[in-house]
Amino acid sequence: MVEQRLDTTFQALADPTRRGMLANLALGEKSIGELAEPFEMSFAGASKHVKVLEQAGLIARRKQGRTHVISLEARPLEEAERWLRQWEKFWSVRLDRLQALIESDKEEGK
Amino acid sequence: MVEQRLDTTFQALADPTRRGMLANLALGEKSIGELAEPFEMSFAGASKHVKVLEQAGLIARRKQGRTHVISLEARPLEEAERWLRQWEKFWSVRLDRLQALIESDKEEGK
DNA sequence: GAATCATTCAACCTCTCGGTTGACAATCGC
DNA sequence: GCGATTGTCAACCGAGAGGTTGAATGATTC
Repeated sequence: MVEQRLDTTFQALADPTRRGMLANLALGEKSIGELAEPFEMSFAGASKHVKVLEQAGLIARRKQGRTHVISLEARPLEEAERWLRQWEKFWSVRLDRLQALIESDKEEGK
Repeated sequence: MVEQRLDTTFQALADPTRRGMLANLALGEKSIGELAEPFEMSFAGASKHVKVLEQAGLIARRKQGRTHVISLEARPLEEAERWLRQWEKFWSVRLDRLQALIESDKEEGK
């Protein structure tokens, strides 16, 4: 269950255009057109990216007249971060070991 | 630069088989065959996944006789986590707002 | 009601992905 | 040296990604 959510979340985050859109949305709500503009991309192209983000639950869409207003929905990111944080202890141990190595080299150098 | 690294890192993490392999490697070094086994997958298939992880810098490979010994190299994960952590304040605000909403509902219920 | 604007949909293209199979290369045990 | 083991490589396959274009839909404006 959670596994599959991670699939779609990480998949959505793997594209720089989509990460850019998220960054843009962090500054406030945007229309599809506004999201497309910085990337010199067709409307339809942007629309597809937005759909991917939507299906990953990373954004919410609200229709306002003829424009769609997109807003950030960061909750799934939290899940991804929790997953990544599992590894924190692992890599911190690694860095400690590296540090120790450096120290012992210094000792030898004396 | 960092952007492209995030691409390959997130891309590598988007596949459950590869996340499984990483989890397995957290328990200790493994050969390609040992990594393939839980997934009932051909050697060649596993070999490809390992290659993806290797190019993302998430693992290291050491040849020992005819077997390749794979070990975890978690550093790029740290970068991804840092990226995700940017959003932390954003979703925590959201949750606060939700909490506030719940509280105000309680008040009304009185 | 016609023209315009914001967006989606459908069709298409090219590339990449995840997987397989079969042939090859290196190493090990005997 | 021979056969088994461990792995890679190349070729292929079907499905999906990321992009385009052109037509269709639904408000908005005049």
